[in-house]
Amino acid sequence: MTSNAEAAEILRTVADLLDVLGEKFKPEAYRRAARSIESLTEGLGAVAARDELRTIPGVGEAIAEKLQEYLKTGTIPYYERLKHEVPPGLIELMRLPGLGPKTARRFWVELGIQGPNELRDAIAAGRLNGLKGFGDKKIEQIRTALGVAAAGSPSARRPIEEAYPIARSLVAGLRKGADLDHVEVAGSFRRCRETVGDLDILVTSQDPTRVFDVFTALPLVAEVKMRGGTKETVLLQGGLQVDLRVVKPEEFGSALVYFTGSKDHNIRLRSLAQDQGLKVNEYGVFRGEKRVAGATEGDVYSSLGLTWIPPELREDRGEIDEAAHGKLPSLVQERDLVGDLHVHIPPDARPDRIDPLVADARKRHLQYLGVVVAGQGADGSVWVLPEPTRARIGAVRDSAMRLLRAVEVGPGPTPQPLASVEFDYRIVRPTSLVPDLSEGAKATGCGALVAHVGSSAAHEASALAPWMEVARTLRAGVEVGPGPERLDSISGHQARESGLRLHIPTGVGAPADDPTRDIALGFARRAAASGRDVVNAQPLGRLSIGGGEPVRSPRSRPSGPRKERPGKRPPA
DNA sequence: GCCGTTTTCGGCCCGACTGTTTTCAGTCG
Repeated sequence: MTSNAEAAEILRTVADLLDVLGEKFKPEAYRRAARSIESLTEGLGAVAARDELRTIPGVGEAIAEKLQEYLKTGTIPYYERLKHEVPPGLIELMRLPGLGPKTARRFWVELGIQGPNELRDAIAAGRLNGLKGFGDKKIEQIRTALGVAAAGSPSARRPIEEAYPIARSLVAGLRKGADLDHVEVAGSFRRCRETVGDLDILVTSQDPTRVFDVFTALPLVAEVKMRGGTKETVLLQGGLQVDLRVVKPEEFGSALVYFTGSKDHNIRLRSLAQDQGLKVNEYGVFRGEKRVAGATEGDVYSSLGLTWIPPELREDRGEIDEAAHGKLPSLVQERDLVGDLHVHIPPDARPDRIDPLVADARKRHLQYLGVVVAGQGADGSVWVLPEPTRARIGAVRDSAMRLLRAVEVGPGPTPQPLASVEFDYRIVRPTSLVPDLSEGAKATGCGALVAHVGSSAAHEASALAPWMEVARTLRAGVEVGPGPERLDSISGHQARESGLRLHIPTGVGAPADDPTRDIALGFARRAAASGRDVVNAQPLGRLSIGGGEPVRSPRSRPSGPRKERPGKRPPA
């Protein structure tokens, strides 16, 4: 079984091996290709089948050939050969913090060291003492790194929903303690990647020292790793690393561009600037000595002849060309969301639970709300909201708000105990490994609107394909957002490319600081979704549930059936 | 190894910080 993630990992290891061997530019070329492959929205096999491997950024003749080998055999002969040339322990060494390929290579060549254990022994035996470039501090730093590595590496990337409350708390703490003009969390957090490796916080202030002091004193901060004139790096309780940078107001835009990234986006911006005789760095855009932009992101992009690029798109997937030609998609925004078709309340909720929900929805300017009134748990057990609660949902008559009733079931026929429950549409929750479409939607005559797709293996196109097929057949929207039962942005991209629409949870009924809505919006935007691509950005009259008639709001006139895009009809 | 409205060879993003240095190499993001 081959996968994009595995292919990328092999290429990355090839890069490391070449690094240790002292190669100059090849390693970066392999890493570039690895990053591209990781951010593909489909399987390598599919790209190869179309003979389009070389259209992947950073993949040329040589790497394309190696990828073919990988797809055929599961490995790459060149990689196997390199592994025999370099002791495997060296890769571990160069991945230790503070060590790199140069140092690992020196240990190997000058001291015959082949891995962490031998390095530990060498330090204990004093063999590093007197080695050029290794003072006491350096040796101590290496000793620490070795100790941390032995204790396991806690610093893996973590899901963005874990980072959200942390980021909010840090920003609030900074604002409270220091006199700041701007604060922004940049990095992959701002691009709304599914996972973040660290947090990059950017502030403007006249008094960096004061900012660092305040920051260091925050309760979440466990340890200061590094502190310079403009930059401080800390470790939080729990091991998350945070970089805090203080810049001048006139530099804020360029710094924000620079630290929001991604790396490949930045590299492309810089080379674009070079072509125009300009230089871009975190301090601004310069023509010679003269600063031509820097205060805002808009200035920076426009000085390069580009329209402003939303952070979620800054991955070097063609967005810079699109910005140059004014062809960036118009991404879905918070204000586009006019409804929510997937709202849960507890299975034993009483009728008085409904009105506050409606009030909250109205506050968020929603026009309709789909409440799940009955469903199947993950274990197959069936639940139904108490009758008075269902009655209350049916009874709410509000000129500005329409309530809909959903049942949440598997892709097969509706289970018997739910057959008598009145509902408006189904939410399909995949309950078995392979969906059975033989009966599916037609069994009830009422199709589904929202597919509830588990994404544990979502990065693998092949694992997701059957569920996409279910959604296509049911003409269902698929839900994006954080958590294991929703699609991440890459899968959302796949969904969109197969003509499916997305559903974005709005967090209605959830606490105000619940990040689900923001993250889901971010994922949809990363998938380049516009309002048209989002089910719950459609007004009620345009909503067709289960491929049937549009839903009519109580006071609105009936509208015609929604026009289908060609080629998107479900199989007969 | 990749890549090109200055191309098929000759470049390859750029600056902060650290630790070792009397001017810089390595690492990191």
